[in-house]
Amino acid sequence: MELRHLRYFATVAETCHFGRAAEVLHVAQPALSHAVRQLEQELGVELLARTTRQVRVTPAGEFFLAEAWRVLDAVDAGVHGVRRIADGRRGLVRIGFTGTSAFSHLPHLARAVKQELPEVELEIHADLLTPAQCAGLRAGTLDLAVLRPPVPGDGVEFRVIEAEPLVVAVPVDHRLASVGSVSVGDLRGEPFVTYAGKDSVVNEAVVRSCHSAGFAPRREHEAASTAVLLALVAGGLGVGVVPASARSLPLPGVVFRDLTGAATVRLALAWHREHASPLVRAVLDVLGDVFP
Amino acid sequence: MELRHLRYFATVAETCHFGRAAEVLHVAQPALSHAVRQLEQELGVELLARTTRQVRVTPAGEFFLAEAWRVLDAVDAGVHGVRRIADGRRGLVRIGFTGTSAFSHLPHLARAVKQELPEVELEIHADLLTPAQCAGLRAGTLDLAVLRPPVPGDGVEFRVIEAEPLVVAVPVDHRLASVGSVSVGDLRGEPFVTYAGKDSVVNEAVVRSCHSAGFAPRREHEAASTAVLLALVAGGLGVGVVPASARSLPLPGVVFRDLTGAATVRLALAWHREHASPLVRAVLDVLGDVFP
DNA sequence: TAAAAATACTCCATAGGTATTTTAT
DNA sequence: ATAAAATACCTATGGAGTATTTTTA
Repeated sequence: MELRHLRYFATVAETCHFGRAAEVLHVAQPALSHAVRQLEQELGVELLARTTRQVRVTPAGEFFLAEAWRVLDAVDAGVHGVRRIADGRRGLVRIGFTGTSAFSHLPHLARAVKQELPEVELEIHADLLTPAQCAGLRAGTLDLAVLRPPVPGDGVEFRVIEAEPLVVAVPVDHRLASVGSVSVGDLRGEPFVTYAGKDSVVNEAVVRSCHSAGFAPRREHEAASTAVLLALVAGGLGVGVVPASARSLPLPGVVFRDLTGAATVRLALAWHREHASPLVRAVLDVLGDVFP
Repeated sequence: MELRHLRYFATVAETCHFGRAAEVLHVAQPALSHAVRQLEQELGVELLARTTRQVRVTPAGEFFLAEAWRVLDAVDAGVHGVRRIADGRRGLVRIGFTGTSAFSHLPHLARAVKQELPEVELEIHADLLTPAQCAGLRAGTLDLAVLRPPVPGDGVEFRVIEAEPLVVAVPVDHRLASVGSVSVGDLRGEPFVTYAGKDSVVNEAVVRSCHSAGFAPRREHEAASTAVLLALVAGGLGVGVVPASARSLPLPGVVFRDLTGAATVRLALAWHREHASPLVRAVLDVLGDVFP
């Protein structure tokens, strides 16, 4: 049995007329007679009760007609679906977010994708560090990443979407919580809560800013995520210098202050050249409008 | 696109190996390569990413594989379903019941069919008179009928399944409601509530019984169904002589009494010779065991 | 270098066409 | 008498086979 048999049978059954069905299908009438008879023989069931003057659909034929349409519709759905997947209008995109960027950028990003590519599903991997995200892009477990450049140059490409200033987070009862304006120099001697790992881009910017102000920061505690870092600040274990987007994560006991004289850290949208499917390209196009 | 393409693609995608898939399908390997490529060209989508050393299913291919199985499974289901319909193991059977027989016989009948032919659906048409049922059988709007013979001899065949005595229904406060035993003669002079129409088989039996007892019944009111007839009896408008199976329809205010000297009326299972499909035959076989 | 997919080419099975017959209204 | 399905027969497309080449792990 082939789809041809189903298409032919369905058309004849709908019209109850071999001649007209043949016209619709652009084949000759004997071809139809032959194909339908072939189908009936394979099934061992009479689907159409026909005299030379009229064609009736048998009860079995009625059932099989419904099944035939189910099959033909499923084929159509499959064809359209697979084409939408192939041209990037449908599918699953796994996006990684570094540190605080999930809180500040995910909402706009998700909304834009939902709007422009309603059939695209997003899988969010939040709170990953930049190196882990690069590894994910390379391994193919991530399709896109919001991270902080630079990145190792092995196939990972990126586009800077924002340069955000660093701000300082202090406990509410800290002396800097209420003074007029805070500069990096004011942090001299303070215990610092920093991100874990020495390849943190934010850490590096913090150290660089302090050196410019003429001192080296005292790293007292380390946190693997911004949420934990801020919790330690709230606990009074030190001050934290974090990207401004951390303000999207308000925490009782923590006050954010602008920090004059600090470096800025860039945020970028990254992907892997090899694994950039049409779907990833489509999402990148949409995000190009969100983050011009 | 033909089912062949789906079968071939599905097998290759499952095994990720053209050679082994070819063995499974009992075709040569180049035939597979050709068919899959044909499918991909028609879709305009790469379903399998292949080097000469390994075959991977693309994301689009993954989706289409699922759709292909849906289609192939739907085809299988259609084939099996239509065969079950053709050999009478599945389908819709419309059964008519005359007067009271629905209440007394339908439960056993439905239970037996459900047990032996679980895929057969019953459509019950209750409270039809025998002539209406014969008309239904002839017109093809009924497949089976539980009715009271005789029937006109134009293709309708039947098998007697029961000969039931007539009983008398009287109001609770009636003089006959509590005497030892009631005979037809005791009904002399009583107003009768009868079935409507003059070709009612029960009516005929009642009149015959009264004549044997030496009087003609006084028909005071007529009812189109047993339920209505009994309601009139309950209302004190007269006595009703009905088949014993009417006892399955208890009604407050009505008392049933055995009736000595009355005729019996037969109940039969009827069908039309022309419209007796394998399905109807199968149901008849089952009911042959229920009503031997 | 060897396993496996693609390519080249051939053949015949069969889908589909034309002409004609059969049949029921 | 006629419309419409079935039958008979023919043609040619293309599905599938064999032999060979190409490719990459």
